[in-house]
Amino acid sequence: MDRKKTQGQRVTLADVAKMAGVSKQTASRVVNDSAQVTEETRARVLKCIEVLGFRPSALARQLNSGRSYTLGVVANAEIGYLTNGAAYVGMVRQADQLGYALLSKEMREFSRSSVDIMLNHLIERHVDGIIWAGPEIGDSHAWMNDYPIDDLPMPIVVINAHPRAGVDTVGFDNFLAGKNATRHLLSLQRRHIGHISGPMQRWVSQQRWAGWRAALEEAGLAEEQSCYVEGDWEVTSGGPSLRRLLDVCPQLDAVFVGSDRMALGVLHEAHRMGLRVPEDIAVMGIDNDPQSAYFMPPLTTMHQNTVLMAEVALRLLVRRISERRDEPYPAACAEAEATVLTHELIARESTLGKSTA
Amino acid sequence: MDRKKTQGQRVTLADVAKMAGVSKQTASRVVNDSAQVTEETRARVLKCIEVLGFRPSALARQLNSGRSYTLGVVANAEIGYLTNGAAYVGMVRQADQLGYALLSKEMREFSRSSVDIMLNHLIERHVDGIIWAGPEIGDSHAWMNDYPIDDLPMPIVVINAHPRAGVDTVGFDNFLAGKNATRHLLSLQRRHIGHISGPMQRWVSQQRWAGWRAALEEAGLAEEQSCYVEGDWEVTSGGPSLRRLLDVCPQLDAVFVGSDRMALGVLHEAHRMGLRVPEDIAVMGIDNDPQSAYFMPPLTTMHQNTVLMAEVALRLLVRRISERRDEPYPAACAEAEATVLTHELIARESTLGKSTA
DNA sequence: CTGAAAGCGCTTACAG
DNA sequence: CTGAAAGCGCTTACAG
Repeated sequence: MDRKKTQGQRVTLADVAKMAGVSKQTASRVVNDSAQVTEETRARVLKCIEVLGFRPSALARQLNSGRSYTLGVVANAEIGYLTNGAAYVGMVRQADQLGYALLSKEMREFSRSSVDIMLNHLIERHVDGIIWAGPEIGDSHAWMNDYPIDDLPMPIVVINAHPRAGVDTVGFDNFLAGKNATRHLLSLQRRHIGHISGPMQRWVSQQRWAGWRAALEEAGLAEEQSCYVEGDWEVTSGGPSLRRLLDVCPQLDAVFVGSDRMALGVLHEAHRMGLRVPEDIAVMGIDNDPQSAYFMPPLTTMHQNTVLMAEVALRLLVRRISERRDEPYPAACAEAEATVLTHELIARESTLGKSTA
Repeated sequence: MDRKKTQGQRVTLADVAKMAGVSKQTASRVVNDSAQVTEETRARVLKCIEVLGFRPSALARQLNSGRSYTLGVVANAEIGYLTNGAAYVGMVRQADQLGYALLSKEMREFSRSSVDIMLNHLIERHVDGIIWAGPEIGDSHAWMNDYPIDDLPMPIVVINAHPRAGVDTVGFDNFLAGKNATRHLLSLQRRHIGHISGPMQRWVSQQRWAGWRAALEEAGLAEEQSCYVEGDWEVTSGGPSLRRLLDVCPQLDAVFVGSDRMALGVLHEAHRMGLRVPEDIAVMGIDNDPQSAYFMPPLTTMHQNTVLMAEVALRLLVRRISERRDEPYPAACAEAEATVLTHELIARESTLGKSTA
């Protein structure tokens, strides 16, 4: 199939045209399946394309069409972000289905100048749209409030961040997730329910924490709101956090942990301390990692479908792209916008005990 | 800073030139920090760039230079591939440092035509180089044997695959990893050492399996080579695999499990069956997931630094790109090529018992 | 059905 | 130090 070019020189449309004895745009028409070509000419051109091993240059094409069919993804690539990169997989897959490629960029710092650099990068590369998937840490997303986002040459969709006027966001209601998690523990007659949060500069952590507080308040247990320590979302911080929590709150009989990974550390430490789960202390996490069902005991947790979130965000973005250009968007993108996705309680032995195993 | 263009029209170099009253290539010189410009002119042009909010088009630039500063990554984005996507993070990061962006593509099928489609995609998009990170499944990589890889317009580096003549590969010696894992169990006086492999169409699984067999043979225990079942690398297959293994091999006193995830399933099932780990059965995995240290008991495993693998592969690729163009390559890429990376035994309670805890 | 012209936004020689 | 010309590889109107 592929004919080698001695010099690694690119085979161009002009080469094909010359060989086929037609003009460039006739060749172009064949490449683009335009109807206006004799079957005979078409066949000849196709033959030349094959013989020469011609591949159209997306670059040149993009330069004319003003469209790159590339989406930029800005992420803070911390290990384990968005549940083991599953969300990223969802994006790649959905992008592929919609005919787009993904350009990955990492951001490690969130100053205004870093944001500018990142946006410039993506604009220079003519991405058709942007998925902003960096976690909201401190005021990392503050620039969106005053930056003229609408003046960007392309639409942008933000993942799992504080909703902002004029910004498309897709994510979960982490407040409600935290609240429902705590309600589950309350429903099991626990009354001293502590919380180990993720890093508190993070919006997601704050939301879950606030949900926990709200549930306690709702149950008339506001005084328990002091049963709280901050972790870092990693498995290593689970054990130490549990110990600190027991210092603060010796009567602890349940704990809502801000991630399944930390919950594993908690289970491990509880075991070492001789605490029985759930008899002495009920433990629940949030994430529903695939492994959580195999912890000892299996972990009760809140499931958030991050893959779906990624797909929804991507479809919304592609839809916005089409809208800006007054083009019809793909049917797949016409689905209702679910900008706030729902979670699901996965109840297992770490709160229910063996009876239901 | 950024001046809005009413129509979303791109600000071009021509706009800047006109406003500054200079020619396009003088403006170009300023943008590219070329020396040959009066300080005065430079200042004027820079002012116009800022006022107009000009951003150079990477597309147009690439079209001339024949260089896109983009690397294609072909992956089979299965969940958990390359330990939680950590390898991908390594690539993004290293690419960024070397001034490249990453274009992600997923491959789910490995027929020759799929390969062609993928390569064409990447060639069309003018990537400067390719990281082939799809797992080697069956004959998924067979095309590399006869395909004129050298005739591709860009270099390619293959990750964790069977070495092939004329192909740059970066990966681990999984045979040796399997062998050393088994040796560890042998050193603990275990004599009935079973193996639960990953999917056997996969080259990596085959290698680890072969390493296990070699170690048994070396110890004069070739008859134990029947103590083997095939898993699928996921946590769900650990328990069922252990049961099947005990059917085949009732005297089992140790098991080398092909992934930490499956090992978790094994620990869970052993616990349910009343088997003590490691007294009744020693368990070891391979991967060294961050969580493995917190399993009950903590899991002995083989560590493979997939992040390093990704970085090494990327640097090698960038080096090859430079070599093809007879350009000096970045200092970072001059490091010795470590195409076969080493693993490390992480010994924990699941084989050693409590004494060392 | 097919082609000559102009242009996408920039850069690389070549002049001055 | 600066500019007019040609070109990267393709496409979009406009003619015929």
